[in-house]
Amino acid sequence: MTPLRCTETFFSRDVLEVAPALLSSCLVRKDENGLKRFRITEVEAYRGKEDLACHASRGKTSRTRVMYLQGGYLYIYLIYGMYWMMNIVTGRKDEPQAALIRGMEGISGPGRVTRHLRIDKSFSGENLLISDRIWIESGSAEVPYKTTPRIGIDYAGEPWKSMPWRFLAL
DNA sequence: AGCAAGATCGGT
DNA sequence: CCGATCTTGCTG
Repeated sequence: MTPLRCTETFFSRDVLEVAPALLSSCLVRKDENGLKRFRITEVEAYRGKEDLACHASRGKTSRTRVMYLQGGYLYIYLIYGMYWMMNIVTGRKDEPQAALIRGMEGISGPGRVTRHLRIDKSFSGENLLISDRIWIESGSAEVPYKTTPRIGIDYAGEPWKSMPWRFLAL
């Protein structure tokens, strides 16, 4: 079966459905050096304005504007002055959610993922349904996974810092 | 206009 | 464990 680019139907579901589905998907990056596919191995879900770990909990700003779009766009931001974080927007319009890509085959850590793929601010708002430089391809089979609390968000307090919204392929 | 904080990483 | 490094969002 040939790999197929994920469509709006895939991304517009709730982030808690899309996050594990991403673990059986591939991230495809095309640049002047050619096309490469990476199996996604680790993802975290950030879910709506209620979720105090989600940037949308502080309302819509110029940075988080893209998270309010329907699923299928990239939300990219800089953290600690030097690392780009790559998120896949999920859910319906005005339902701000995103899945942070924390690891791919052979690469662990969200900062390392974007450094390896050469992803920066210019990718924020990129439409994964039509982009010719980055997209997601669905996998054939479901992949077994485990969940843990999310990393680096203790400031969000309970219950958010304990929600098992980090998904790791086994 | 100034400032504090941050979904991390690499070196001690 | 700590420093790097700079955008963002909030305050004044």
